[in-house]
Amino acid sequence: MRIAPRLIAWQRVHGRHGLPWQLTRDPYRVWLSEIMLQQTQVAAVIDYYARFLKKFPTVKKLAQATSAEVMAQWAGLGYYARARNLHACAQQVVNTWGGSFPTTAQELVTLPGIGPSTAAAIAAFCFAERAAILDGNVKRVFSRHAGIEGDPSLRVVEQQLWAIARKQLPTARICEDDPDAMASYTQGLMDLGATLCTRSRPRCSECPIRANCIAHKEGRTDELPSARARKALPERTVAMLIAHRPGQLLLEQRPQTGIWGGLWSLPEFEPDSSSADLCSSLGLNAQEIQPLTDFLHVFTHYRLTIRPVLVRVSKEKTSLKESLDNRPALQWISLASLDSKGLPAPIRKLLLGLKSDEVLS
DNA sequence: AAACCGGGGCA
DNA sequence: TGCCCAGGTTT
Repeated sequence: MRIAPRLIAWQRVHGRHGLPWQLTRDPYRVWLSEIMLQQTQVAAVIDYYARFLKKFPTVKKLAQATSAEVMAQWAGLGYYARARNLHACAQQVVNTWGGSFPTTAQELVTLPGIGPSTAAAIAAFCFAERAAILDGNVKRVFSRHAGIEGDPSLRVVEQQLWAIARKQLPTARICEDDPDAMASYTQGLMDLGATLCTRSRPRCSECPIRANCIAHKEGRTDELPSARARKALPERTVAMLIAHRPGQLLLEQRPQTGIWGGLWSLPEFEPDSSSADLCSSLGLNAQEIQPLTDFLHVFTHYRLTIRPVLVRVSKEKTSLKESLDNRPALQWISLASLDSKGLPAPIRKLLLGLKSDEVLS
């Protein structure tokens, strides 16, 4: 069942109107709004859009600006890589397209920062091209309407959705009769996804295409689109040296950048390397080496297995300095001052366990 | 804290 | 060509 006629009619009555970028068919302005809207909600974009256009009224002005000027206008919007693409795109429009945006999706998609969906949106709004968009909102609309199972980010599923998006375009006949059909249809898809066919609590009772919506018919709007398969977190294993001598523990300050930047932690080493070799390379007089049970910590981006190796070091003063040209951040720390050091939470927890087991003294 | 996101970049 | 992710915000 075709949705285009109902969607077009619905958009004209219930869709969003009067937004600054809807009052023009200037591809520069439409392009700018599409890029900004990729990452930010309409309400936040409005002010940036106005300020940006005031500063850079034409694509030529934007192309001539310095990156610093562009970044300054973009500051606060986030996703700064896209501001760089924006600038590069403007320069490319000036340098290779004579200052006018190309007029087909096929050509638009060759510009930096413009992918298939954005290219189609610009072509549809500005040039009434029968080009299909497929952004996140539209994926949700079609997944539900056509009852498409599977994670929409999967190749096969996405291909199905693109096929549906093309199939549902207003017919050539409709577009001939109504020059605004593509603009209304494209805007309608976006508006439907943004205002009614929302991820949670969709307002199906107001939806113009609910009659043929499979998810609605089967009461499965909260199951479609299928949730992205939770990617198993990458796994890393590190060995950590718990070198102690009476009242003291050997810690190492981490580099300022990266995980636990600047915090004090246990010295790390390769999980498969020999603890005895490591101790001698550090000039530690190891009295006893005892591997402990693995300790798991889950980060946002990966699972870290810590393989602690407990090393009792003899009382006698051992000098770290000579062996430590490559690890200058190593330092003996008194157990009493541990609490005042910035220790990563999992390390603190690990050490606390040892303390309560009276392994450390 | 977890879900989500178009396009770029890279194998 | 196909997959992954950086870099953010929203729920």
